[in-house]
Amino acid sequence: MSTELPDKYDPAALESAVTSRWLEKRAFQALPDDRSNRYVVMMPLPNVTGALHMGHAMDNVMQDLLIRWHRMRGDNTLWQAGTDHAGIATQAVVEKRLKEIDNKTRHDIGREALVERIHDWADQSQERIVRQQQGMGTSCDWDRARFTMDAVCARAVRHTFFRMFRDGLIYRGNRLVNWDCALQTAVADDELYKATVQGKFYYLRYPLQDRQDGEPEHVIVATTRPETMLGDTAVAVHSDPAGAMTQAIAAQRDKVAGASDKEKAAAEAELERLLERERTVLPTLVKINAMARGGRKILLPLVDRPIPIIIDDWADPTLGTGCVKITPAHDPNDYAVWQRHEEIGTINVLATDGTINERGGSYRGQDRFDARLNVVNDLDAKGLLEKIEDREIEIDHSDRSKTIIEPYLSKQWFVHMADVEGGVLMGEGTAKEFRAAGLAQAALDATAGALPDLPDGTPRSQVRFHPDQDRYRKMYDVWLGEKRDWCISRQLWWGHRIPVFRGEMAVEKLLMVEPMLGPHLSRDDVAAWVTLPDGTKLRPADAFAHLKGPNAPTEVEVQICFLDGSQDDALGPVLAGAGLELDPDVLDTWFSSAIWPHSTLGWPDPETAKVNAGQTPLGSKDGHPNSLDYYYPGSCLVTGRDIITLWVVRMVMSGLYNLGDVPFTDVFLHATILDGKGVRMSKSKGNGIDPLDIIERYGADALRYVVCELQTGTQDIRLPVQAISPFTKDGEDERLVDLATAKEGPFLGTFIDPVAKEPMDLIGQYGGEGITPAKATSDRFQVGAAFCNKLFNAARFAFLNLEDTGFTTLDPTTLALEDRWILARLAHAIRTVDEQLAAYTPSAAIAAARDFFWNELCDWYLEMIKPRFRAGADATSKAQAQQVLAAVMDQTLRLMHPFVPFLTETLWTRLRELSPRRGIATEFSDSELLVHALWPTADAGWDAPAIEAEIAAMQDWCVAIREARARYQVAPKERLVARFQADGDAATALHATASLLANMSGLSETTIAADAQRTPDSATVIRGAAKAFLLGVVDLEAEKQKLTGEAEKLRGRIGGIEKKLGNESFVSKAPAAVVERERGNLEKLREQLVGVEQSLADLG
RNA sequence: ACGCCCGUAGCUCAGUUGGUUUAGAGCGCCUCCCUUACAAGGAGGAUGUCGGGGGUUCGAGUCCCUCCGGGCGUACCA
Repeated sequence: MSTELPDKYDPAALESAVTSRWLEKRAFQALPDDRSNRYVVMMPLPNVTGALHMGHAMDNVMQDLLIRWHRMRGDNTLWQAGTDHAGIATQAVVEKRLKEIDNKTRHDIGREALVERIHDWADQSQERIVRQQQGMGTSCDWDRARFTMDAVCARAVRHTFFRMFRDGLIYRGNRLVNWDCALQTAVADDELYKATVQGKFYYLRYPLQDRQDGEPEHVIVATTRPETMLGDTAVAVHSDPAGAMTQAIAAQRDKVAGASDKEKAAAEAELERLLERERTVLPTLVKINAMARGGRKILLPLVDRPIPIIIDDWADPTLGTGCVKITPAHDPNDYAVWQRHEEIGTINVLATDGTINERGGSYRGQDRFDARLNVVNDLDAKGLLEKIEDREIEIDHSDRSKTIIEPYLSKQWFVHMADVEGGVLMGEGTAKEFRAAGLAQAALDATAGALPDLPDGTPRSQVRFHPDQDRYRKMYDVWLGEKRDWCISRQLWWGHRIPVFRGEMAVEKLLMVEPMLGPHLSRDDVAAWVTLPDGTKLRPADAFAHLKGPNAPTEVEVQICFLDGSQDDALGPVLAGAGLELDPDVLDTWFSSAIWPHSTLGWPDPETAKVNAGQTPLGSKDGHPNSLDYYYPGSCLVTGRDIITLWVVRMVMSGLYNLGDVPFTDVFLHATILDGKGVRMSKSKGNGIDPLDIIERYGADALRYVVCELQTGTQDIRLPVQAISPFTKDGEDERLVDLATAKEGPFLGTFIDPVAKEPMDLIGQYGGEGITPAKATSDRFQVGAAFCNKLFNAARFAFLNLEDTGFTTLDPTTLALEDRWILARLAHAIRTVDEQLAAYTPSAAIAAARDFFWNELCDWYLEMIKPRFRAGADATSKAQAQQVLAAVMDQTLRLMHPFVPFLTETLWTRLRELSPRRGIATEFSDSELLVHALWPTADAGWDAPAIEAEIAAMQDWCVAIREARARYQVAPKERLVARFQADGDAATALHATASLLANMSGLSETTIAADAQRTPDSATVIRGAAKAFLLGVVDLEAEKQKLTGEAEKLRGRIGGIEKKLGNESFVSKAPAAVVERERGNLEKLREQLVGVEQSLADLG
């Protein structure tokens, strides 16, 4: 293949060629070997809901940066690729399409057909995701790509479930969950978002049952969801309304006293309100309290159900009406009340689709919002509606269906997070086995460094966060510290089915089947629980004993889980005969992604892991360990802040549980990408960008360069987005519309083109509404393209001069000044890049690489050596320049590779052809592909501080001379005669660098002497005690003005320091070194001022 | 309501444990230059009461308090 570089930088052509080479050569393949240094990154698996966006690009590039860096450092590097089935999100998307395209629901086509459709969708998404990732240069091992629903992952899911179930950590319970009425499933807290809706606050009158004299006619309660009254099981009042009121008033008085001027009015108003309540509401509450103690009841209207008035301090006398309706099945707080007063019971009045169920009497079948209106109207008709107030309500919505979430009491599966009596055995059966207080506690211990030492006495790994350990660990700890049980069941069809056969069984029947069932239940690979009506959970043996005893109940719940999935089919019919059915629900997606760091490596048994055809086997091979032993635990998880609670926590927990060790030791949290308005970027909002659009426009390297540059630390990043206007006419220039300032259009994700005054659709969803689609871009990426262009051209220049460059051993100290200088600067750059990557600050790393390359290599070194490549130049000098240039290019390409891999890989091929052997004192190692080349190390022999200082001084002169040239408008081509007035070190340095300086600042002739004189037409350039006179350029007045200005500045600075040094406290209290430095500065400035004044005097 | 983060040049961001006089970078802007690698380039230049106020200190963009503005998280909302 021709590796000759084209004239112009063309990222598209070059990148696709490089991608093909990498893939053909399986350049990213990871195989266990003898190396003990490993680097393992588990990609936070993108879900198959749709395409990747800018946030993924950030995540991918950050991982690739670390991966390529470590790979080049010689680590055995694994980057695990794959995708997540994302149960609810994917099913929601496919169901939505089903509805839109075929106008069918999932129930119309059935479970099997729906799952098949989702599989198709997932396949398409995966393909697109892989294309996007490969387009970005993502260097993960494609031969190990996994999917959370594939055979390898599925087996691990089952094993994990089985173990937790067997250990009693997974249980089925009747709990209040977040219910999505549209998708008809429980959803996690993480899948909710708050939205403010305009709602109403209804005050309802509940009549008393058998009202007695002196009692109020009604108990008034308030609610925003009146239809839930159908499920009320009590009304609560505070245990001591008067006391609570008095206390609240006292507290408010304190607040008023301590309030700032601004808060005062509000505080006083609140106090006034409380006092008013004390007069008007409290007496009633006191009465109701007494009635509650007397066991009086309410007759719940519409359903005519007597419900008790109970005493519970959840009812706050200062709020609402002071009394609270209690609906345990539909409100978290009421649920808590029920747990304190179990006798009141629960009544669930909602069906799974959000309509009122049979317990709602005549409202049955009505949607909850219709029922709300009807309930209110009916109450009103009966005179039971006190009043209605308008109120803004912040309410949970499902992120998946965008509908209002209902708190819903239902039977769900949970993972027990809190501590367990006797502890939890972690890493059972491994060499790292230990006992933890509970699952959540184990994960907390992992970040606290509080896990017990390994059996051999070495400390167990600890999880650390970067780049801000304290901040992120706190987020992790706070979330985990609640130890809230994790609801893992979803009423979906897409996902891992919960592998439990269960059912209510008559004890009589259970005992009858015992002879047949018993032997199975005692097997190691079968876990079973029998739950008594009082909630006691017993293992089969204990259960049978108990059920044969005197106090046996008549009915129990039986749950059975097989470790081996094939047993489901084998024994399913038998169990069905006994009345046990496989649970219809599926597991929360996070259950499978939580074990991703070890499921992908073949856990529980890599030797038998069923990978797909053509994939890397996970078992041991050629005497090398299996993938799990070799690659677990991993190194670093790279992700965004919001994932800490979703993933990091669960991965740590399940890694510890299954393997007794953390899945990774480091967590790198990168920034969130925001749009120009500071809003989190997402494709669904229309403020997002598809990485492939950027790649098409600017190239993948440009994308990567900018993304690295954006990652500065913990700071989120604003990336202003522009729409490419679809309304430009042929021949007209492309027009970009800034979306931060553009007016929004009629729908979410549409914007008005300010010139055409037409709406554009940035999310491609409003074709039906006739809105023109538009692509998004960001001109921030131009910077990256410019950088790549510069690198390309610098390499082109180098390559023009590197034909047949050889290698001979060179002593760096004997090289030309500029050669020694660039090597010294290179060593410095390598060290800085390394340090910054280690510190997880890519922007600082890339800035160091860029500064070296652009500001030193291009701006100075390449210019300085040009004369040595011209015809007639000294042959040895030329050869050395070539060898040094080749060596510097070699190291620079390596150093840049993790940032801009495509371009550097391309240039590397050409460099190797032109100069097959490269190095300075010793020859560098070589590698066909740059991906596999060794990372550069800063050679201490290249350091040359004295030379760096000399060149820095030369550059300082050069800039000053250029500035004078610019000021006097000397044409670039005009060479000037310069006389330097200098002695001592300044003169020595000038002598050493004179030819370089002449070359770089356009001097035809330089003389250096202590008594050099200016000519009347000279411009004067002053550096410290030395001066340069540039002959024949000056405008006397301008020169005077410039020198006067300079003198003024100097006097100002001198004055400042004199003042500082004149301050007795500064001199006595500041560190001696600081004072000394100031004195030195003062000395230098005074010297300089004398020089300037002298020059002014010379001008006359 | 509480907790965390942020507010530095027109824009996007650096600024390490307080200490080099006059606070940096990139983009944008102004002047000049198509110099044989690169106009996606080169040379030079301008631009900030570091959100406001107060305090600690010899010294504050950096530490403390307070207010204002923005983001995120958690809770509450009968």
